[in-house]
Amino acid sequence: MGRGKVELKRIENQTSRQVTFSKRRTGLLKKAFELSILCDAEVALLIFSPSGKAYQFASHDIDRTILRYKNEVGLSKSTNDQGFRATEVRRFEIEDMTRTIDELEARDKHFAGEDISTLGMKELKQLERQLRIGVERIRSKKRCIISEHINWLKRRHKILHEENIHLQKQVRLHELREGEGSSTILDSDASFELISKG
Amino acid sequence: MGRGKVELKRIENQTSRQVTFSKRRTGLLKKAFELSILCDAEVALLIFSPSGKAYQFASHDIDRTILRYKNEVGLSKSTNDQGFRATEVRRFEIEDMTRTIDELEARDKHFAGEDISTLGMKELKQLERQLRIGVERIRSKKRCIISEHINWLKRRHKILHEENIHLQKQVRLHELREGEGSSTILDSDASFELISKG
DNA sequence: ACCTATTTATAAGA
DNA sequence: TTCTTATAAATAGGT
Repeated sequence: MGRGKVELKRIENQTSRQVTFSKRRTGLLKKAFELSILCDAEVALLIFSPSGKAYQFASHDIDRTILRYKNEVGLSKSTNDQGFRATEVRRFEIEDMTRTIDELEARDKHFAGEDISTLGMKELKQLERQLRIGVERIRSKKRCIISEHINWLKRRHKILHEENIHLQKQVRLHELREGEGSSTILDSDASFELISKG
Repeated sequence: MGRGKVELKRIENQTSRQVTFSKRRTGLLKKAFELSILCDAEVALLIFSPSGKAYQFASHDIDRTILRYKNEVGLSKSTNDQGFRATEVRRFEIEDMTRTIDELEARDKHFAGEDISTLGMKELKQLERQLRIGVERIRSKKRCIISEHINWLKRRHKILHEENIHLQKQVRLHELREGEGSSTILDSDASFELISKG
């Protein structure tokens, strides 16, 4: 229908193909719509252009129509397979994780000295050794933290002490310079306390 | 297109509607096919007659096309809901388990004194206390096992000792009965030592 | 995007 | 359903 007749084969001219796609797509969607109205039919139409763009028409809810179709053909082929496999994979994943969690929980309990009634002498010795190592590492870490804190306090103390000495010197200088008649004398101990508290 | 023009509304005459459905359905399927060939498009068309009969056309694998559409629209609406929700639930389940495993693994490492560089003094103290409790329980269990073993040995020893005494008596009886002239006397201490070592 | 000659689809009737 | 045919609709090729 048009100026010339077209062969039923892929239109090689890219531009022409694109134009035809656009025109016929519109026509197809329109006819799908008309069919659904005139004849009270349930229609779903999916179109993907070669460039990947999607177009669709659905007289009713498209997913319902698709589901209806799937029921018709009996939930058979590839799409389901994909979903089914994915489900299987997830199921294994979950089983695996459950096992891992059980193992970890058992270990945790053993570490806490719970549920050890089934263990033999050998396992108990091994477990005790591990715990001792853990305790030792933690103690070491604690020592490390305490030592760092002490060092920090020492440094801070040293700085404050030096500041203090410096300030005392300044105070003495002021006293010497100003204190001809005035006899206002700052108490050096008081100033030390002030600074070491700040 | 025909002898008369038709209004775009449901054809009320049942027969006429059925005939039109048949004709237009054929036309629609044909046009869908033509579009897919001429323009190299991916097309899927589902039609259900009012009486429930299904017709379809698909240029490629219909399930693939449907899947492609679902990906396009982003797995959104109602049909999917069933499968989608189930998937969601499983996803949460997996996330949850992953979290649990991570936590347990972290605890395990902490118990082993690994990865404790991020912990503060408070956590370290708490951890050490737990480990000490664990160690104490394990030691207690060990003591228990050893004590049971000792008790078992004691019981066994006692039984053997009693057997020994009995046997000695029998030996003496034989000696008295048979040994008029022979003066071979068994050393009771020596026999006791032999048995308790075995 | 619009135009229009021509092809195609199809309504009505048989 | 199928065939026929008048006519409506779609659209190919051009602008």
